[in-house]
Amino acid sequence: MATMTGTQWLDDEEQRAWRAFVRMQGRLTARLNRQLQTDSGLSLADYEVLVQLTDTADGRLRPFELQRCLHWEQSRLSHHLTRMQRRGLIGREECTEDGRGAFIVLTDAGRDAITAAAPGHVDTVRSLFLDGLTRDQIAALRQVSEQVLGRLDATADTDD
Amino acid sequence: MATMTGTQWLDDEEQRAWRAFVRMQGRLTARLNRQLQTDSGLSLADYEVLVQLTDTADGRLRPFELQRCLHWEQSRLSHHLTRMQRRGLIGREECTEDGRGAFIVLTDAGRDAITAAAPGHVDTVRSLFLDGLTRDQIAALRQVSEQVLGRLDATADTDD
DNA sequence: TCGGTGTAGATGATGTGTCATCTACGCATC
DNA sequence: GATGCGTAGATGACACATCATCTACACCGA
Repeated sequence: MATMTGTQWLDDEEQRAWRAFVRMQGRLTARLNRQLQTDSGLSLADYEVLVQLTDTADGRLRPFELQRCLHWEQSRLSHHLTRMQRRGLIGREECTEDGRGAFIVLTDAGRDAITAAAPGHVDTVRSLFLDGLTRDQIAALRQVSEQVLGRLDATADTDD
Repeated sequence: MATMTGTQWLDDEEQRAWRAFVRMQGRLTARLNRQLQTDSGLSLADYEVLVQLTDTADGRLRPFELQRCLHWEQSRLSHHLTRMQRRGLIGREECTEDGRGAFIVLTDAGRDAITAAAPGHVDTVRSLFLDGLTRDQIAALRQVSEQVLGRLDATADTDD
């Protein structure tokens, strides 16, 4: 990523946009995290794992499937699942089709936890984020996000 | 934040926009972090601290000033500065005007580190983010970010 | 059936973020 | 000048993220 020809620095508008975005993003996720943590004892990461499991018909997923849809590092996922299992939010079951793997299953406690957490979380997303934006702004944001996601996919080496 | 009257769930467009934004944001910062780390041995957090110090005339700031402009938790800042000092990126000097405080000063090593890191970082911000967007999209993003920042400020209790 | 390569997943070390708590100084008021 | 409150900052414990590495099984071709 080194520039032989000299880096093109950000102009004023780019600078302002980029810095506003970075700060907004960081503070927003910090707030969402705090709300979830204090009101439900879940982290944003826990929440996302539970959402994926809830969206699956039988509440069972292979870790590598979770990895693909969350785009997490494998090791992060593994550690996180260990912690979630220790807290009783998920369980592990043997996978008979593939001796290497396992199934991650949503426990009753896990289902209860996300059911309890969801309303407050969605309310917070609305009040801190969506409620301040027009439909057009929301549509524009989606387009920007998807374009950037496309670039991230296009330039992904191995990971991510 | 609990809803007595029932939560208004996200409609399809809101859902798509929000999820795209969250995923984009997480993956983007992960990539930026990795680029900085592998190419310069700095984290994004290190980089931001160093930027603030570099933008100051004498390269000296009180911790609480850093806290105000970074919007970090006090404890996070304190721990981070300790680690950065251990690595020689910053130093601490006594503050004669206020016996409680200290000055954080940019060391030569710190200045070298950010000077070396900046071009690659800016290139990455461009290639993963700005280059994929039109001027209009960048302007729209800035407006959205600033509006949300306003909401975050308006609803901040103590912290953040 | 043996060896090689690829894939699923776990683990230990280390850096990072948050919470609760603690110390010490500044400052006002009695 | 003692009391009390507010602010500046550090610290220990713990959850989280990343990297390097390791095990075990799958699968394929000789």
